[in-house]
Amino acid sequence: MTSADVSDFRVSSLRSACTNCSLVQLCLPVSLSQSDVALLDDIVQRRRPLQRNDHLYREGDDFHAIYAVRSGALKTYTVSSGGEEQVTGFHLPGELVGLDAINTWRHPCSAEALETTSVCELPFERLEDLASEIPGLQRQLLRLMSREIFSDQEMLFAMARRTAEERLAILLLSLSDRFARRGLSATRFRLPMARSELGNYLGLAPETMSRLFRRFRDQGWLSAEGREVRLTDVEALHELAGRPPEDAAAVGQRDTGY
Amino acid sequence: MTSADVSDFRVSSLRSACTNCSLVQLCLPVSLSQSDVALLDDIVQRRRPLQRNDHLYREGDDFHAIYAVRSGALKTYTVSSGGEEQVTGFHLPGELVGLDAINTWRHPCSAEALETTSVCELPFERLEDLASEIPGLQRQLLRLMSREIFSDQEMLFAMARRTAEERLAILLLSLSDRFARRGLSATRFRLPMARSELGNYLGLAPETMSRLFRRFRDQGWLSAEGREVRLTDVEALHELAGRPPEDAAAVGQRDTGY
DNA sequence: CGACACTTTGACACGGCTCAACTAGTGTGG
DNA sequence: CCACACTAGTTGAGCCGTGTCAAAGTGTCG
Repeated sequence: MTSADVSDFRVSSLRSACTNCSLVQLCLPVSLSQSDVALLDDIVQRRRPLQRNDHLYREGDDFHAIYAVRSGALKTYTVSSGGEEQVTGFHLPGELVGLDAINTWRHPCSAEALETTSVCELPFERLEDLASEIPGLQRQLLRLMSREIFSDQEMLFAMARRTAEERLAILLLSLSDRFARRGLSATRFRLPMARSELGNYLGLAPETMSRLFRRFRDQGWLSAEGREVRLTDVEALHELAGRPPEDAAAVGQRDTGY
Repeated sequence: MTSADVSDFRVSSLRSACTNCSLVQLCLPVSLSQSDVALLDDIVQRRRPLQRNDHLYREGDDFHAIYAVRSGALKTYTVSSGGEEQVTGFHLPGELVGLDAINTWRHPCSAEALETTSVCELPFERLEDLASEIPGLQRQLLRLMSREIFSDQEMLFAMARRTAEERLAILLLSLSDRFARRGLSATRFRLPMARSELGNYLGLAPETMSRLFRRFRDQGWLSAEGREVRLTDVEALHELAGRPPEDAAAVGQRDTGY
């Protein structure tokens, strides 16, 4: 056994082994060579899992790292001056959080675990340094941030112009996509968040959410008990999500981006 | 005259001379040394000015550069499958556009001049290369994208939870800020966009915009004729923008980010 | 001057919010 | 082990803010 082997062994319990992580192609997709990923490995830190309602960071905290969700789920939210909570996003395994803090070096929102959740911590300064050395990594970072911008704008469009029904359809399809990308079922999944949190995110009252779910069930588009959801008519949901209301005759569908 | 001087002179007509541009601290704020800016200079290309309604790029175009607005104003927008236009942003001098295209190497939205507008073109691949060499530039890029993410999320919040009045107040204050940052008046400015475009951006019908402006005028919060606007009670607008409706007693105010 | 796009105003309809009451889980302490 | 509280979800009634439609007014540019 060489000394390199020993050192590798010693460190491996501390680091997250991106090399073996099935999510690496989600959180930092493609384009990194084996050896580049190994370099990344060295700066990634694991943290002990968060329990439900634990915070990964809070609004106003100093920013020093971005995080990749390994398992579980997070929500990010801000609190308005009135104490009212606004959910700004849900984050599933393979997705990054904290990108919005780079600008000010302070987290502009809080991140809270919706269930038992483990994350990888990527210390930002070291990530930056590494990105300077590995062009592919720099590019990935920029791409991911670009994607975030794009999907926020899609969402913005949805909030501005879509009815409650359409918003729910869009969200369900987005979740479906994101589950599928991890190799899970696109039609049966368990929502990690409460109805009221979904509603909050979509800008809808919890009562409206409840009525929507019933309407969707009555239409045969899904069956749901509690957080367990089964999409039974994905096509109909795409219909709803894909086109603005006054446009029911048109063809074509949009992807939710994420 | 040294040969360096000659060369400088020769090139200067082709390049945009970031060094002398009063906007450089806006479009790529601080942290770049004189010599770094000079390197940036070398990759920046000027283009001849766009006339009103000219497109800088169109949805679906191949992406090869991001752009900094030098003068004038742009709007970005997407067209839904029904042919309906959705404005996704307004872009004033010192602001960047095209960041949302990095992910897919295609522009997900169109960019159109609202008035005679000149821009600097920053070829993205060369910018990436340069960013690898100049850590400060890489950091700036990431910061700017982070800021974009943050402000999109703020906007999202606004669309989800704010009334029409509040949205208009937020937008007016945002514009006021952005004009002020360029050294223009924060209280008197000319809107580069039509009312209906403002409304489109805010997710409001043009008729609603019209009624809002009248209401704001009746309240003495502003005076406006055509696109010429004068904010006469900024405090009241902050009141509106800064806190959700049910919260009129609370103190504190939020910044619109941009 | 005429054409055309933008803005304003009014009347009306309706989606989604609010308020309120009830139900179903879920955990807690006596 | 049950009573109680507490939270999340459901359902109904009524209201209000905005969208929609229609039509008239106002620039503005060729």
